[in-house]
Amino acid sequence: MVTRKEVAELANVSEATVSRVFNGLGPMKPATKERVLEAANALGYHPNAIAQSFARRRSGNLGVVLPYMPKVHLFSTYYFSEILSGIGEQVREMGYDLLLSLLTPDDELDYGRLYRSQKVDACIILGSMDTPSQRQSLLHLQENGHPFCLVNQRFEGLDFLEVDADHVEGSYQAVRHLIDEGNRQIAFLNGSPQYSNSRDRWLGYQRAMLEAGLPINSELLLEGNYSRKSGYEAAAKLWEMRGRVDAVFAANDRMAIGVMQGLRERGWMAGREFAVIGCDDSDAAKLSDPPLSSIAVPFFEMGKGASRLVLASVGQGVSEEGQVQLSTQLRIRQSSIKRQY
Amino acid sequence: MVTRKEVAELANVSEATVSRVFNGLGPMKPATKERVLEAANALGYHPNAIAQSFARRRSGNLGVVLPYMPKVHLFSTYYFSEILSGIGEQVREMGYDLLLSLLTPDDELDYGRLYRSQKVDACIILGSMDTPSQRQSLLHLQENGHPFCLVNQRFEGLDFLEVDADHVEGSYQAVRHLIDEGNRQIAFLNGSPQYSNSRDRWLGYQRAMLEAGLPINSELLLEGNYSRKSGYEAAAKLWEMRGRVDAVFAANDRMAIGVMQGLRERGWMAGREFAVIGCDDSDAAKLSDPPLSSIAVPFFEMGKGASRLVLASVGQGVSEEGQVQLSTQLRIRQSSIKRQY
DNA sequence: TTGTAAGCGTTATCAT
DNA sequence: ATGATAACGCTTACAA
Repeated sequence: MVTRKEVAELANVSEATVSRVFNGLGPMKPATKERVLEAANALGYHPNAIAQSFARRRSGNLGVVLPYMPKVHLFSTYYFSEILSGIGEQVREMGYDLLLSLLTPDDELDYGRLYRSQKVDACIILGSMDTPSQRQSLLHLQENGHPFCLVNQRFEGLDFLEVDADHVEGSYQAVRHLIDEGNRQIAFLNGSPQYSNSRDRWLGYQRAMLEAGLPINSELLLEGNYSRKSGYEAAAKLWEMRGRVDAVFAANDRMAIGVMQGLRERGWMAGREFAVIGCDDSDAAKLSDPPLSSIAVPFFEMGKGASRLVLASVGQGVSEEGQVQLSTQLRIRQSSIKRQY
Repeated sequence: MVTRKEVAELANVSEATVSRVFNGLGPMKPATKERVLEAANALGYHPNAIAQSFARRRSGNLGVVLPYMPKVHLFSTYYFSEILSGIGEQVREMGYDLLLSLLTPDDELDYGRLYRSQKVDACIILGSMDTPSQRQSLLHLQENGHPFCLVNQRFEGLDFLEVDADHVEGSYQAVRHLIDEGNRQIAFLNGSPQYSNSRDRWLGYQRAMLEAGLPINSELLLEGNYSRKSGYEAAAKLWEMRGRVDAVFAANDRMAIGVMQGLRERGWMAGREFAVIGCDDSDAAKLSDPPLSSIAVPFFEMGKGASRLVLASVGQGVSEEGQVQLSTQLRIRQSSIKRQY
């Protein structure tokens, strides 16, 4: 390995000068700089990032914490994929590297490992839920001065860095759209209320229904776990209620597709006997038959924003507001438009 | 930050002894160990990973290099997602961390950055193509002693670490299945021949056709870029050839779904007027309508295998054969079974 | 069984 | 504008 020392010797300068050249510091005679650069080039010198981290007491790594999800190959979901891509783009612009951390059930409580080992300067935490134990863990991080940012999750009453989407408005628009299309009995297949976005969607649903003078019927409220299977199972319940339900709003696309598949097996087709709209506007929405209407959530941008935010808090880049909310968008396709066939 | 020094003082031992305790080295009086552990605990000591890397001259990081793909949000594909999950699982078992590197067009040539900066001990390179310039880059890495492993790509004539799937056999089985179902004129929508798996599939296709005494008709060979759109476009060509084609084998699921969508718009339904089979057995295969027959490729296991292989080459774990090939599996669903409706 | 001390390749501070 | 040098927190001979 070529070290600074060798470069210094070849260039006939001190090691400190070599450092200054590579860090662009201090005033410097152009000729000296030139000599150093030439020497470095001749020797094939590249600064050792580990040594730099060691001396700077900064790793230059941004941690990305991914939740433990049993039986799910984590990255296989549009959600995480998009966010991760966004993080990647931002991070590289800021000269940081990405350190991935896949949680196991054991270290659920122990978000701190990466920080304590100093492998990361800050983290982005994905897929966190609002449970007492997670609140506790995050509070600990905050108390210990470990900077982090949450994506797509808010913790009411706590002051964390958060990048979220406007799920209330998105949900409102989805339900509003279904109502505009002439539906009155609108089922809502939501996710766990431990996700703030589920609670937000529920608010949006209520707002749209009430605004249209429609009743909130608790029979029409179902809960799934974001899997296609849970949507498929919900279809069975919806089928039981046929005659008392004419549309479904699902909290993600996979469940919406599961619903469509389940009802199709019983002869009901989305866009004909009933209307369906999902959330995320994932690839699957375009792949499904009929194409699925959906609420587009800017996951990619959310990943970028979270990176910017949390790195700013560590002194990189310009600082911003601690809580960010991006807007969603309604994408109408065939599944929510009832046509005559 | 609590350092080893403080622990040593509190435990009344030398710093070296503290290190030995934490690295489980050398013989040691249990009482001493006990005292050190207690002191560490009392102070909340955790070894500094950066300092360890620095002293060991090993980062403890495995780099994952992802290709540059314009206009594609990289992780949004089943392919990369699965492999990455597999890598993650293996890496954590071996106490390594994962450093992600998203290539830009500029550093296409410069695979070496991560190594030179010493941020990683080895890399897994995903999505590489067999072009002269990439061969060159990889050869350079090898010459410079930078360990790496390729996934799902072979470079004939070169001796790299590679974990691949048996695409010849997978393709053979797919086409064989189509033939068994009574199809004779089988179109093949392949990917770029710069991917070894495309060449492999082509071999499997030929083998199945020849074995069944069927002609290889070059008109039936199409090339796409793995996007749904390219499948959709291929559908137009296939439609032109109607009467001279009764089945399609596509090199991935997304293209297969694009084909189904394109032909459905013209009134042809997969599993009725024609048969379709894809590759990857991604989620989309189950989400599509009709469900898509596909060749399952063990991407997750391939990621695990590549991690094991390349870390072994760096002296972690037990070493293995340099070239690994895992088997694929035929998954028959409705799209390839023509039924009477 | 434990201590001593020489690295490791930088950064950053203080001189000059 | 440049050089000397003390950290930085650990690993790892070597000594005792």
